[in-house]
Amino acid sequence: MEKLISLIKESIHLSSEAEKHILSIGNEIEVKKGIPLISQGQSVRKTYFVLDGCLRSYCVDKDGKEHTLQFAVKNWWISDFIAIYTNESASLSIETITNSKVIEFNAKDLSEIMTLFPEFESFQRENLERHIVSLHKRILNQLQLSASERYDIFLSQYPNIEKHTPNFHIASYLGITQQSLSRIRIEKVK
Amino acid sequence: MEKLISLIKESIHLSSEAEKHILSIGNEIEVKKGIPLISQGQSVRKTYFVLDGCLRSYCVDKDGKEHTLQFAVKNWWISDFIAIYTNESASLSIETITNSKVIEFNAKDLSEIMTLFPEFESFQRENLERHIVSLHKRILNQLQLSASERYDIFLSQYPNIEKHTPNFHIASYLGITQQSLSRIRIEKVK
DNA sequence: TTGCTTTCTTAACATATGGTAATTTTTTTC
DNA sequence: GAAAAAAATTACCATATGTTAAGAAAGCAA
Repeated sequence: MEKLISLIKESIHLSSEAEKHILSIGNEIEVKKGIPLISQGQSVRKTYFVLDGCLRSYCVDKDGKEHTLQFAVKNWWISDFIAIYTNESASLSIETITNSKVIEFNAKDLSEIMTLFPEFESFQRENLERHIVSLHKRILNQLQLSASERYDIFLSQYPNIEKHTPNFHIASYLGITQQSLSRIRIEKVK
Repeated sequence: MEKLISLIKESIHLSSEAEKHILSIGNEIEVKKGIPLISQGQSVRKTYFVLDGCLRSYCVDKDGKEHTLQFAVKNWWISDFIAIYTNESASLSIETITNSKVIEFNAKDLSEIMTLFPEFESFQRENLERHIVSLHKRILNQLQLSASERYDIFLSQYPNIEKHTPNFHIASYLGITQQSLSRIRIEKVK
């Protein structure tokens, strides 16, 4: 939990009451590989901060195919932000890909922080802005790059992730089938 | 400009000093169709609020192909948010698609508002959250839908926009060629 | 280790979309 | 309104990626 506190301190001044408050609303938990934390359709409102390990958020379409929206590794936040920001029920599922250690927050507690300790606004704003930048870049990549080029960028953005993450999850993030990814990987070796 | 003020007032209480300040940093301008406002590579830092008309942001890839990241119509904000939030030079271009009326802001002035009038933080946070939701939805659409389905959604999200917007811009937003979009449109008629 | 399950690869074929280029239609300009 | 420019359509062929199915490899559990 100290990890998160120190991350916040890099961005804003944190009073000791504010720090105490965060510690009181965050719940540090260890989760084994392959455990669902949020399931599509539910109305749970949790947000997770990753201390260790790897999680992903994904949706399942009408044909039962999975599409990975986000991978989260150390020091990243993950949740169903569509559900949280629109107050709808979960359109995504979230699960651990490896054994992980996360801090679990109620999204409501997190947004109340901003009322209780307004200095958090600018910390949160930085997070949201970074998030938007990464989403814009991902969309631009999807528009202009081939699957093979997107895979290269994926590998550079998430070094080491492929050691623990099944290829079919990576494929579902890139927007291709695992068979296509397999072909691409073989091409690279040559 | 009153339009923007009343929009802000829907979200937060706006003191008269704050209102005066906004009026002083915003510059209402009319721009004819097809005029570039920001060009890829430049270091200009403007953000536009659309009062009337339609604009788009796009990038040009190494083969000279254009890829539309965003369309902005009445009451939307548009800029090169990658450049603004990362302090890099513009990776996007922005141009008017129709004759438009916009309010031009220096991005720096906009972010200073938050320091001068902290009540703006929550207004801005709502904007950023909505933005993230729409980007997440767009990525999910791109991952799981066919070009034809994405076109249907586009038409429902931007009703009337196709009256003024060339199809090849819509195609470049959907991630397909204008020839493919033409085929899709013909299929629909049947 | 052995067997079971999951993941990855491979192959043959199908399909959506891209590339090029010519033609038609629409819009703009004078 | 006529000429010029821009956009949309159409056609033919190319290619990337999808589909289905089978087998190989790797990971997990007893």
